[in-house]
Amino acid sequence: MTEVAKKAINEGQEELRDEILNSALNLFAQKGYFNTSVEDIKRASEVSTSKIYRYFKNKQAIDQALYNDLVQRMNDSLREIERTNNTAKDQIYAIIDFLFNLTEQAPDVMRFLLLSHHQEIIPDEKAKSSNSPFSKIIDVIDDGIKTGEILRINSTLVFGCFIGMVLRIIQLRLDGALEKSLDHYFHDVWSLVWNAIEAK
Amino acid sequence: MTEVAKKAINEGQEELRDEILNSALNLFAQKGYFNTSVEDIKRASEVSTSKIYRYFKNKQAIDQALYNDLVQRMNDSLREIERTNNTAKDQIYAIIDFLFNLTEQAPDVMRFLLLSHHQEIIPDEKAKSSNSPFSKIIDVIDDGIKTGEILRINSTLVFGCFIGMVLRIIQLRLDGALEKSLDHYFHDVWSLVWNAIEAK
DNA sequence: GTCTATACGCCGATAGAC
DNA sequence: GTCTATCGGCGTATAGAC
Repeated sequence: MTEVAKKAINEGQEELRDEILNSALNLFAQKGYFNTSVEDIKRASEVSTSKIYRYFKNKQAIDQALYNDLVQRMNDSLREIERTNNTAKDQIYAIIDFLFNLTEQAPDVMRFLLLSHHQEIIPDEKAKSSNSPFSKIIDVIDDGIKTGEILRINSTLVFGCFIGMVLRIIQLRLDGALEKSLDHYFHDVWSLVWNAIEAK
Repeated sequence: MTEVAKKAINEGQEELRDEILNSALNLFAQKGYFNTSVEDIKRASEVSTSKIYRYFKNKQAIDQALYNDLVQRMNDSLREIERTNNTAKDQIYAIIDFLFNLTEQAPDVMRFLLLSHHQEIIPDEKAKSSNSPFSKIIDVIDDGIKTGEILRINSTLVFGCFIGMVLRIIQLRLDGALEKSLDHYFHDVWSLVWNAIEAK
């Protein structure tokens, strides 16, 4: 078999896996993990049961793969933001911008990440917020404290306040409590956030 | 039957109901709604299946009753705080204090309220954040904006930032990311919050 | 009114044909 | 490798005895 043919097959398989994950993402985000049956995923993805179980050991594994993939992508994006912005102020600005855009572009991704029942769904895994999708942000805070840009307070506390504000706004948007798209609120949220944590 | 006897029976029934709800609260908070069976509730509450189904139409009704009761109590407490404090600053201070204390005194109550899958669990009910346990707080914010104590910004936004900060800190505490009890962090959180929303 | 035993449906997972 | 039919188990809810 040629390399090209192999690659084509791998791509086909990857594609299938992605279709499963994509359908699962939408369903989990909309109806929740426990209200979604494998049958639902089969219908939505148009992938047969047997193929689904070929790619994933069980339903839990689908959730886990989805979660891991998204955390991975989130970490990559955050790392990139950290790399391309020098000051903590710029980094935090860029993070809010990124998360707001993601919410508008891919609301189901945000919904899925926010639910994060992943303790409930995967009882073995510890619920530690440390492997949360957003834990990378604490590095940004830490650095900002070191350079004197951010208030010299327990960094977990500052992190919590920052991410709490941003995610709650996102939640309100996803729930329909904020009618305009998030970029309309960006300026105000940014000033609230920076007011809170900036070193005076 | 005397009034006294009637009352005794009612109290007995109330007590039973409370035991069911209390056990359900702990289980839902610890393992989640979907990982808790009615059998679990029976064992934990030591109330027979038939009695459970006498008090509640089904499992969902238990969750709903629990949620409604707690929202009710939360609203009462918030109203009381609003009544006994004059300025928005004092009110918000008291709210944080109250929520932090509740978290330490009754962590499962907070856990239950924070999970609030209640959209997922009760698909009929709309997910509107408006009937959230904390929606009463928006009145406090509104008043504070009117009196000029709080930044003149979209009150939903200010509300979101405020409650987002506080609840995320509570979450971190419940997840074990903050090791000391919340009153150790009160002062810092308070200054972060007030920095954010105070009219300059 | 209260108990226990059980019916019933649903869903995750697999067996067995092709 | 893929499909479909089906199994086994669990968990909600109830029926029927007392």
